[in-house]
Amino acid sequence: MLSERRLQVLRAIVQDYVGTQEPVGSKALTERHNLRVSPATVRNDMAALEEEGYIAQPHTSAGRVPTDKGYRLFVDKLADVKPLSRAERRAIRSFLESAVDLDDVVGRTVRLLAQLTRQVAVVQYPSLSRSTVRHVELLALAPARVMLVLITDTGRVEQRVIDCPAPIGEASLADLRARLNARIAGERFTEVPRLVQDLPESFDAEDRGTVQSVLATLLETLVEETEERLMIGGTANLTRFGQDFPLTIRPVLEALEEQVVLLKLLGEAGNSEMTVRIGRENAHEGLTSTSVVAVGYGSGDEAVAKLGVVGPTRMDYPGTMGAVRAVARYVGQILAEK
Amino acid sequence: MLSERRLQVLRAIVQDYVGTQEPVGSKALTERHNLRVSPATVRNDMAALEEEGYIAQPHTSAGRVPTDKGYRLFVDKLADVKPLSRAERRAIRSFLESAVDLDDVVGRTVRLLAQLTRQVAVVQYPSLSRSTVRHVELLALAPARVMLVLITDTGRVEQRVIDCPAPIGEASLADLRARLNARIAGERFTEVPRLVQDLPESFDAEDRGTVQSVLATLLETLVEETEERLMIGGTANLTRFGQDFPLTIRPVLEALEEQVVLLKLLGEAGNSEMTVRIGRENAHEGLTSTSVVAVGYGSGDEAVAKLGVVGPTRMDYPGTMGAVRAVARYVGQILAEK
DNA sequence: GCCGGCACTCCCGTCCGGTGAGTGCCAGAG
DNA sequence: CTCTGGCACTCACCGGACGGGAGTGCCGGC
Repeated sequence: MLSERRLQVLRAIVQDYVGTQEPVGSKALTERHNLRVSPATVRNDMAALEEEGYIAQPHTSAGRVPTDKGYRLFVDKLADVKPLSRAERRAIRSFLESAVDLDDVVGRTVRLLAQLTRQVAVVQYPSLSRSTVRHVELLALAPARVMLVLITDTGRVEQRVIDCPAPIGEASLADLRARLNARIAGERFTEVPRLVQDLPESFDAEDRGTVQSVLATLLETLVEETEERLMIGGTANLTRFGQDFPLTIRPVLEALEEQVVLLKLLGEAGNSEMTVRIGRENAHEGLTSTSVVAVGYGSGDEAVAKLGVVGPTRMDYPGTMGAVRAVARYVGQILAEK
Repeated sequence: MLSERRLQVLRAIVQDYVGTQEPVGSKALTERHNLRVSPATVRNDMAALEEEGYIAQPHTSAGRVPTDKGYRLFVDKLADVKPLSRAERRAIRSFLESAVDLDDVVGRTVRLLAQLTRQVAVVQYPSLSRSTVRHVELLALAPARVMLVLITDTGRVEQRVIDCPAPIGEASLADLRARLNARIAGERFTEVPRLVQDLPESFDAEDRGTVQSVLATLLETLVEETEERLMIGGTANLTRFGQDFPLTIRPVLEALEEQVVLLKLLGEAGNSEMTVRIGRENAHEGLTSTSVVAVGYGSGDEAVAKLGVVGPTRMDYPGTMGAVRAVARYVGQILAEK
């Protein structure tokens, strides 16, 4: 087990390295943090920390740099989430409050998070899987063509055009619309399949095929859209990444364009607990030199989606975590008010 | 006026420089292109071209590099748009054909364009201003709360929640919905204000306020959404930009995140004519070292939106222009079929 | 267990000198 | 007037040499 002072040394190393981006040596450490011991002692501690794999030297006779394991320990044991200032919180709130619709909320959240953390922000659209149906609308576009519009309680709208096997009359369509809404409005998505199961039976034989098509499309939409969309922003902050550019940045940009990768990344994050994935802890190849800080947010008690930031492993964890947590909270509040 | 051979020399310089990214000298030129004259002659021509401002030397005793003006001339006079191969065209078509909805079409277009050109692709969502109303739907969420859903002929859906000044009954709402659709379904957006102008008068006094709210929101949606959304992709290709990284790439990434900037950029492009903006021809500060190739696309005869790519001024203009043109055409076709 | 001192390691910036690609200019041939 | 070969010149670039400096490990004393 590491002594208290060694942990302090590790903490100091992380803090300095995050600040300067340069390997930190024993002398500089004792000067900047009042550790009350001499550089020589710190050197011994550093040797021990290196032995344990918490820090490393880029090359002999250079300062030390934290390893992924070092950051891990720092995040788990040594760092407190840094709360935002009152002014910042107020700014967040008022910025988010002036959003006009869901797209705007998400867009603003992304920009906010990117600006606060000066890193790349990723925000998932509120999920359909947890949410409920507010309304289903059916419109006849042509005799045998129907448009299905699904509206969720989070304010999201999905639409699909359906080619029907047979023409359907206005009356039957209105009937279907009414019955459908009576059954599933206000219900969870997961409940929908069960609730509409026997619906076709109550229709005339001639309309039954069409009803089945509509229901099939509805269920498909629910499933398909459970895989969410997301918005990213602040990619310009990647330029602050490091010096050896193309090599570092390229795979990150590529990963960021792969929605699937990002969704998986966010999916692995905890809902109420903030999750920090450091360097190689990230499964994806291109993100092994980044850390991801993510958390769920939601309107009310339950998390409906995730948001987070992607940045270099050498990031200001307390600050980033503070910003992510605060933004998640406020977005949740805003959504709940809508 | 420049002699024919000098133009050929300029063309050769552009081609070589685009290929190698290195200043091109007189000897290399005569070797790679059979100009049938000696390096010395070429040198004289290059001196003339430099005099006229078409090419420049990064420093004395280095090869020449085209200037913005040089690229301009190249694009205007010396280059033919390079058509895509049959196989490429088929691939484009089948890739776009399997899109399921509008979002998917735009998403696929962006990916396609980014991949074909190996640059950053920008695609604007089909505009509402040129398009027509397919259907307006009104849903009572609560006694004094109505949701407005607007569906366009391009398959786009916009929704707004309206807080009404007074409760409105189901019947009145259905009435309003019916009359509204009767008047504006199939009409151009620009016509809508005129068409709904006198609608409130035909309602009872108690509902009139609500009707006015609804109409106001509808018109607002039309105006607001005329400023379009867009999708970008292929940002990872920015890493192939050059060597002096952070400096070059940062402003570009920033510009790409500013929807306003991009929209303005695309807005300046011609509708049916492909537009190429080279280097400093771009008004925006951050894009002075990039070129933008853009063109309108549309379902049928009229362009409803723009698409294009952003890349270094040193880009393969014929190839890029070919890809942009081809993609725009096919997207137009796909949209027309929907 | 802590500390001062010391020798050692290497990165990094700087300063050459050589090399080579490229240029401008000139004089001569077509 | 245009093209061409020749020639001197200019720099960017590369590699090696070199010193300074920050950092380390280790040792012996408190």
